Amino acid sequence: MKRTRIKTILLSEKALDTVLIKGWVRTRRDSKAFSFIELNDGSCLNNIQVIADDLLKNYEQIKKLSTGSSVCVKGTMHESPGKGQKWEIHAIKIKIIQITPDDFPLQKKRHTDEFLRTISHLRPRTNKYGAAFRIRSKLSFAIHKYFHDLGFTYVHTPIITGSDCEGAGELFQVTTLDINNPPLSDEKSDYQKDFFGKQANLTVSGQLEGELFALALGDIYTFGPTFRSENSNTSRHAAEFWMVEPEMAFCNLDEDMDSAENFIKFLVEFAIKNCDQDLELFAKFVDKNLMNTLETIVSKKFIRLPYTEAVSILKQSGKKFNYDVFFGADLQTEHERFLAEKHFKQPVIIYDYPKTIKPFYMRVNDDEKTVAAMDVIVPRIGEIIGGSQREERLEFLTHRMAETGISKDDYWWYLDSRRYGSVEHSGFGLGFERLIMMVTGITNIRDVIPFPRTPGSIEF
RNA sequence: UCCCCAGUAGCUCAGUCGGCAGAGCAGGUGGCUGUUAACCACCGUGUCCGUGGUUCGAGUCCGCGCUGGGGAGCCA
Repeated sequence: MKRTRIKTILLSEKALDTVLIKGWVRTRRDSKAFSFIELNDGSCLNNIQVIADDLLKNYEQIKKLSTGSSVCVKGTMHESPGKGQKWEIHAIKIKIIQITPDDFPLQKKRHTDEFLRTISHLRPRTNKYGAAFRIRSKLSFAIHKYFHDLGFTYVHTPIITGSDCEGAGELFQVTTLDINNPPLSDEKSDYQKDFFGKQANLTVSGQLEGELFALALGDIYTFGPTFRSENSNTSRHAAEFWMVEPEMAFCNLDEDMDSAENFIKFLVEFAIKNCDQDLELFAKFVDKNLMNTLETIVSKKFIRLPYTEAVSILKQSGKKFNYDVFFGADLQTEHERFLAEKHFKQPVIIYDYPKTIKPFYMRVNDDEKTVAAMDVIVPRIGEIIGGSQREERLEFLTHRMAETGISKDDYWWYLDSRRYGSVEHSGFGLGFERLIMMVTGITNIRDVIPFPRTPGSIEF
């Protein structure tokens, strides 16, 4: 007999025939002549209540079922006379797969996120983390659905790269050389003897390769892991995280901002429609204001704010900031939070940044002072998307590379794309974990990724 | 990397002025009960993060270190 998922049972309109369910015991309560077992199999947030009668031949063993134990139950489905659930299972036979000893760290009470992080291998068995990771999965699917329905092509850009990609962050080196005894050339490691014949790193962004494919297939996106070895110790940074990077040919900054806004709105709406139960948990226990925030994101048009106007709003706010605001200064977290959380109280897209604070590939505007860059700032999370129209003019691009000290020789292939049929194009990057944080209200990035990698921490 | 805070039972935390180490939950035993964070009674639980110092005496005060958290920088 095939097992039925608990989700299927809980959602069914009428009682199914005899069912077989398998799962883990969340809690057990004994009554006079029977025992209530709350069983969860991860298919949904809710447990199913199993009634185990003392006539079952292994009832003495059943009474020893502790939180975390695994069982297989054959039983019949009945409307529950008790409060709190529609259906329950009257067990005909309970096969105990394994009884969990009492040192099982998860108890039927609330644990702190910090403690659960030390047992990342077990935390998906809790309500909150089960819900978070089901939402993560749903939103991954939503990303593919969004782009697929719009006719985008999914591109797998390389994980291992040979170029210090745009200096977007500190790099993890990939090597097969013996670090204790590397082959030397002029007293330095001889990378010609390394696996690829030159120094290699984990990718910090698939953008440059993504551009090459956009300039062939039109609209493309990447969705994969990204690695940065920055010594960042914050609730918003991880050394390994997932990023979505669409890239669109024949697309200018305005259209880029439109697609970023539509994209976020679609994802949030998708979560509201498809993660109702799991989302409810977060609205109830994690962030009481969550549904309001999400509704605002879906319904209100994002504010579009040129950088220079952002600067004057901040100057005129009369608020004292730790960092000075002036044209040419990068906006600090406190500035972004003020704009999104206090001033506008909704998502804001800031665009046309000074070129001095942005990378070489962003398109220089006619004023020659700013570039066609845009950041989407959302309340509580801060920057969730960073994007730009790309510099498609070869002379401007090579000029900017020289200015910012990027080697033309290393990027000959990137420059080729501006030499042969160059067209205007744009794209952006969305931090997937930050999206999950925004949608769930979870405040630490370590709690939205199954096994977080941060400085000094790579257990599991 | 910088600033701030914390580390005490399996978990969450209290511990006053430096003077015998505490509670709730979890666990065990018994009872009661179509229960649902079940309930009631009883029982056990310690490298007080490590290290050096001050002191008659340190969980408590001081130095150094480790780990965790919050904030900042860097960014997604």
